[in-house]
Amino acid sequence: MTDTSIRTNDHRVTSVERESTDEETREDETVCPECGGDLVTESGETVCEECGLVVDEDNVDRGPEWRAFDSKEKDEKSRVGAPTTKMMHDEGLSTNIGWQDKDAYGNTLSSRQRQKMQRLRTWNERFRTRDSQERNLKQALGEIDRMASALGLPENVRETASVIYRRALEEDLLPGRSIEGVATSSLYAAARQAGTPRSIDEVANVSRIDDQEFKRTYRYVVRELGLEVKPADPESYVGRFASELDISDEAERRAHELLRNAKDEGVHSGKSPVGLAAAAVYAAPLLTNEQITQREVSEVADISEVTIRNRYKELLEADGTIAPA
DNA sequence: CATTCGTGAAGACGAAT
DNA sequence: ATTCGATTTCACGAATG
Repeated sequence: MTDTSIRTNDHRVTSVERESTDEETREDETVCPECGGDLVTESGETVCEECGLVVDEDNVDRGPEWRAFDSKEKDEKSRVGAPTTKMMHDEGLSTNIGWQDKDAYGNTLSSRQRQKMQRLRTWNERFRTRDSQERNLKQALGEIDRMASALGLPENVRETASVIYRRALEEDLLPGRSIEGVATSSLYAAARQAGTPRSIDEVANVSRIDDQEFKRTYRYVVRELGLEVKPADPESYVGRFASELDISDEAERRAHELLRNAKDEGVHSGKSPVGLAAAAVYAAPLLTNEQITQREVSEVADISEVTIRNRYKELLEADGTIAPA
């Protein structure tokens, strides 16, 4: 966009105070059927110079007119406003002012007008960056809300997440990262800080970005913001797994015990907390003579059976109590 | 037959040159 | 940016009930 007009998102182009106002706009020279005045074609309309009669509006609104098949499409294809694009940080909704000191027709501007344009550019830039940040924030918060409810996370977690996101925004962490990624990371971090963690996989599933980018962005955000996120406590997963598997309260209690003992023995170090929790949820029912398979647990915890095997043996060992002989 | 258990190769992650 | 060590996962087969 190196042309020199002030261009708004749709197709109207407003020329900036031309110095010479005659001649060259008149292309389709005919006579007005109404008053006999000269006709001028401009911006797709043929208008009578005398009486203002619009003779031909051929080009008006070549904007989108498609059928929308669902509400998402409706948003994208609506005729109100131009289609937005994800390619630009503000989705193409802001105003751009060209850098050359020419008007819309390529004529050079007078020095007074050059100064005027300069001021316009300055202010436009200020507004553009400010409200692009706000738009950014708005979108991110919407995403956080969506994901939080998909994950069944309480209100306070969402608030923490938005605080984290705001900080990321202030620290200029966004350039080069996707909004979605940072939003997802904020939510994940918030959930852990609030003691209601969700696993990486769970979060990634409701997010629009893939695992790998999510993890990368998350590490980046944590490092840059110096967030203190302690390793998740395996016990915080137990309740959820237990209820999904319908195991007895007694068994659930044993699972917590197993994890506490394991913690004292320092069995975890670099082990996946989810894995530990899954192992405990598998091991506990065995101690209370309940029927449960490794496969069931691995399904709900999203942990491989192998890992459950390895962990639950360690758990029983650390516990000192002996497995069912 | 289903479930559990063990193994080795392969991938992913964090830390450190 | 690469390399290393530990962990997890996958695929398989064997043992157990």
